[in-house]
Amino acid sequence: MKFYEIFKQKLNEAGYKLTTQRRVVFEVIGANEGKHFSPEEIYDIVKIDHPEIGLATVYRTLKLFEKIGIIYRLNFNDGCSRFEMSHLDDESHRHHHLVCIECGKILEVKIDSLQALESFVEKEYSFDIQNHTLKFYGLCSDCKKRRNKCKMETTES
Amino acid sequence: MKFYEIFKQKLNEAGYKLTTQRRVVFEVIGANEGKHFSPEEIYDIVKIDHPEIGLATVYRTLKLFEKIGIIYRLNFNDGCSRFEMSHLDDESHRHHHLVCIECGKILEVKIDSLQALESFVEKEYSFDIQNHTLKFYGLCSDCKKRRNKCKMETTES
DNA sequence: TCTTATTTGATTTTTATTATCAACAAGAGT
DNA sequence: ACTCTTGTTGATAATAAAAATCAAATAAGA
Ligand SMILES: [Zn+2]
Ligand SMILES: [Zn+2]
Ligand SMILES: [Zn+2]
Ligand SMILES: [Zn+2]
Repeated sequence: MKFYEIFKQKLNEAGYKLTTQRRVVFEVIGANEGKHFSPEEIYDIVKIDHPEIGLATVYRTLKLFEKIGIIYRLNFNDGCSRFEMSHLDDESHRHHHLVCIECGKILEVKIDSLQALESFVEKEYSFDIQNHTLKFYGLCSDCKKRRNKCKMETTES
Repeated sequence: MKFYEIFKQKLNEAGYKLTTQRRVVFEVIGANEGKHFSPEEIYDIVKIDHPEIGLATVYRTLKLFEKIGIIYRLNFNDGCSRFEMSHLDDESHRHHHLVCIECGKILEVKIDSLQALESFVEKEYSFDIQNHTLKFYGLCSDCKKRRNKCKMETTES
């Protein structure tokens, strides 16, 4: 897997050692594309094969990975940070998130067409944009259906 | 001021009483348009004229205001929530934020042209969008200048 | 292998936020 | 204006995510 080589290189470039703990955390995040795990959730998975690894190490490792650009820290206002792999080989495919305000489900939007807006902002505010986050809040298709069903049940009589 | 009337109405509609504490917190946020205060910062300002008001009340009030749509909760990954008034009379003027990754300064972007993108997402993902947040991370003009100056000083010899 | 600076696990500490609960006060009705 | 009722508050304790501490362990270069 190419990701792993890039990971090792990034660690090395930044002057950090490749430890078992760091490899394991990397693998857990890498094997769960599309998920948005909290430190505790990552810890629970790590523990299965490596019960000797401590929670503090997971927190430390996530912070380090974020610093050297291996993962992104996400915030969905649920009381903890959540993480996902950054696309190590192709930064241009950054995706965004749909957050359902009813069931909390998080969907990923695989487009990123903010070029025009970014250009405008860079000129207008003299601000050098290096990254962005975009979240849409609303109702997922399931919750939309459920709401309609409830509405029908109340009106039918 | 019209905002205050809308505030009272929203409280009433949701079945909450208008207390001195709620009025004072509302006034502090309303008098600081463009700022993004943390609960502690709001508490410090509230204390000046109303030392009897407690921190727990400030937290409770902010949570309540968020629930009934009077304020927005913002997250800049600095360890606490930050708040700003929602535009009570005109929701269409939602703004976004430029976060400087060097000095931490936060600028506001007074445009919101995501209509095309929103329409696409709504259709493609069958997701009913009700709100969104957009943040740009990068270098503000000051930090850009400072970096260039440093670069010049190192190269001149 | 040896050396050394880095990293780790266990634990404690910090700090933002929430829960608790008796005292209090807003607002409706009289 | 006077109750009465129920929502609200202040002080404090409790909770929980994240960071700090530090002796012991270990990766990686010589
Ligand atoms: Zn949903
Ligand atoms: Zn994602
Ligand atoms: Zn700056
Ligand atoms: Zn703002």
